[in-house]
Formats: sequence, C-alpha cells, structure tokens
Amino acid sequence: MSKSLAKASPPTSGDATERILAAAEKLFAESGFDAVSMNAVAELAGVSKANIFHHFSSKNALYLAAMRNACRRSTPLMDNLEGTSGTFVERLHHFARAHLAHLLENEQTSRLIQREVIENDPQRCQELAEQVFGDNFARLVAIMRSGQQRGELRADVDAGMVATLLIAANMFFFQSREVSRHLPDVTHLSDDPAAYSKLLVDILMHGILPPKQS
Amino acid sequence: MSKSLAKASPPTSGDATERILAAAEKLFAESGFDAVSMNAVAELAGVSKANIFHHFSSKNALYLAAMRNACRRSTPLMDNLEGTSGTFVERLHHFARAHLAHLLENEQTSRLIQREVIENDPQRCQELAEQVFGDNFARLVAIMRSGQQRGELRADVDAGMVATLLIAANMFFFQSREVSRHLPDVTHLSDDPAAYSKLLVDILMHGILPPKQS
DNA sequence: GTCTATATAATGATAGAC
DNA sequence: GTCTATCATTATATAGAC
Repeated sequence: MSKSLAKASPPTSGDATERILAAAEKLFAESGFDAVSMNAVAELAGVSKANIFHHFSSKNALYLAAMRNACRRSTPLMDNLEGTSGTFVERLHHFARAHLAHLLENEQTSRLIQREVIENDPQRCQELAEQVFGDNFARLVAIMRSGQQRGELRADVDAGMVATLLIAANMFFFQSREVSRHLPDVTHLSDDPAAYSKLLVDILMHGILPPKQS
Repeated sequence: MSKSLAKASPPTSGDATERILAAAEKLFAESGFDAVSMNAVAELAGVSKANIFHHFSSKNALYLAAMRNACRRSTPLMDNLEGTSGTFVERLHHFARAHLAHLLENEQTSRLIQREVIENDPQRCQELAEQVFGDNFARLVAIMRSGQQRGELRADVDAGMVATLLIAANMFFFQSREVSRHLPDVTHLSDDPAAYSKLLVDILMHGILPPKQS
C-alpha cells in the first residue's frame, strides 16, 4: 500500500475542499455574500465550520475562491463561435443563442458574477473585466470587425456597441425573466430563449425602420 | 397658535419617519438588505435604534417601506415621452436618452430596484412588474405599435422586443459601467451616456447590415 | 415619540483534542 | 484534516422610563 493510494474513499463526493467550494458557490449565488453564514456552508458541505476555516482563512477568502472557481469553469464559452461556418448573420445568431443558453444552463455562475458586477467595487470589477470577460468580449468585437472588413456588416457601426447590445439583451433576459413573466407584452418571450434570440438578431440585423419605398 | 402649526421645527430635516426611510433607502441601495444593520440606519437617520422599531415592525417591514417609497418616486418617468414631438426616430432617441439619464440620476432607486430584480423572488417580482414597471412598459410598447400603424416603423417587428431591447441596453449600461471601463473596445462609452444612446438608436433603427448595393 | 438599557440569538473566528 | 467547544462581537428585537 503506497502512501499515494491511501486516500481512495471520499466521505461524500470529492474531497472536502471541493465540497466546501461547491456549497459556497451555490449558497453565495443564491443569496449573496452577507446572507450566507459559514454555518450554512458547513452544513451543506457536510463538514464542520472549523474545518472551513482550516482550508480558507476567512469568509471572504472562501468567497473569492468560489468566485475564481466558477469563473474559471465559465471561460471557454466562446471557443465554438470562431469555428462556426455560414453567413455572418447565421454565425451571430448562433452566438446569441449559445450565449443565452450558457447563461441559463450555468445559472449559478451567472448569478454569482452578476452579483459581483452590481456590487460595483472598482477593483473587483477591474479583475472581472480583465480576467473573465476581457478575452471573450474582445474576440466577439474582433469578429464584428472582420465582418465589417468583408462587407458583411455596415462599416460605420461601432463594433463594440453591437457586441454590447448583444450581451446586454442576453443578460437582461437572464436577470429579468421573473419580472418579464408579468409584463403583458413580453410574456411570450420570457420562457422561450430561442424565440428571444431570433427576434433579437432580426432587429439587430435589419433595424426597425420600414424598408424604403421610393 | 393653532395646534396644526405646532410642529414647525424638525430636528434635522423632515420628520423622523422620513429620515429613517431616506437612510434605509440609501444604505439598502448601497449594500443590500443583509449587509445593512438597524444600527447603521439609526445612526444615519439620527434616531435611536428602538425608534425605528417603533415606526416599523421589523427590518423587513422597513425594507419594504423604503422600496415602495423609492418606487413611488420613480414612477412618473415616462410622462414626457408621449408629448414629445418630432419624427418617430427623434422621439425614440429622446426616450432612450431620458431613460438612461433617469437611471443615472436616481442611482439609488435604480440600484434598489435592480437588487430586488436579481433576487428573483416570484412574488416580489410580480409586484414589481405590476406596480412599478407595468404601466410605463405598456406605454412604451403602445408607442411602438402606434408607430407601426403610422408606417414609421416596420410592421413585422415585435413591438415588445423593441421596447425590451431599449430598456435592456440602458439597464446594462447602468449596471456594467464599472466593468465596461476596463473593456478596451467600449471604454469610450462607459462615461458618455449620450453617445451610448446615439449609437444604440442608430443600430436599433437601421440595423447593422450594409445597405443593399444591387 | 423618543430615548437608555437589555434580552436573546446568531455571527465570524479560534483553541486544542484526536 | 477533522472535530467539539468556546470566544468575542454583533445582530434583531423588546421593556420600560420620560
């Protein structure tokens, strides 16, 4: 029995550190930093409170570790966009749908990041921008610019603004679902992300003005 | 000296109940429900903690009262939109600018509502939708529809989706300013809401596809 | 209506046995 | 690494004088 084989029977699933991180991510995402007690994390993770403090120096350290963990897992979203084939419209539509689906499938992480964004702490927001969103957003903008160079997209629109609008629409869908459900004019969309993406891309592509008739 | 004139010397400004509500709104907006202690509210309002419990039965009751107060104050935003003259494009541009300015000027209320939205409590979200957003959103959609009937706007776009997109873009600007500041491709916008609105309306109106060349 | 003083519970964090 | 037991602090909420 070599010493490296000794730890083959985890108490519940994964080692304690992972279970603590998973519990913390879930609870922080659901309720926010202040509403979550170390007691609650310990209970959900199936360890003692003191054990958490053995692995993480403070509640804040645990929160940051859970955040980094979630962000790291959330990064490779964009990887399929650049490889996608088809017209520019099709590729953008594909991205819009994939991005929204990603937000909804990883609801926990999305909420965690969203909470962090609205907290508005300058340093934390800078870290988020540079370490989490930066690359993906830049790649989305680059795709817009390449579309412009190829003439598939108006040359005089602001590429950053187009990307922003797309992300904004999806974030809004994600975070306002529960409210939209009770607004008569958009009820039909709040449960149908695919339909939402279709309408979004349609407007984004063609605008809302009537076609010229002269 | 009639009895109705007796209370003409407020301790700081407004009566205690108002000062408590103002303090609560500010602190809840800044930090969220759980991060705010009744002690902090009492200190900012210049009253004793016990006095707050005399006016409000619990911390939660205080929070709800502050929310309702803030929402009530935030309602009459839309009132100038319908009266505005000019082309449909001009009116929509005017609304986009006014709405974003409103969010930024009433940052406290905007944040308070935003926190409530992401909390996602079904009942609270329904109340928000029906009592706060409902009317204004419906009026915005109605304006879109009337624009469609007059031929100033494509008849086959979803009016609710256009309205959603407009609100989404503005909400996103408001809540992501601090992050956008560190995204290279949109830095130029995060401090210039007017420029943001202009780009937004341009894209919304004309779309991003190049004009037909045949 | 407003205060001081207090009750009671829960919080984040630590000590020290195993 | 994990636990039980405990610390000091702070929280919401109440009692009762004025």
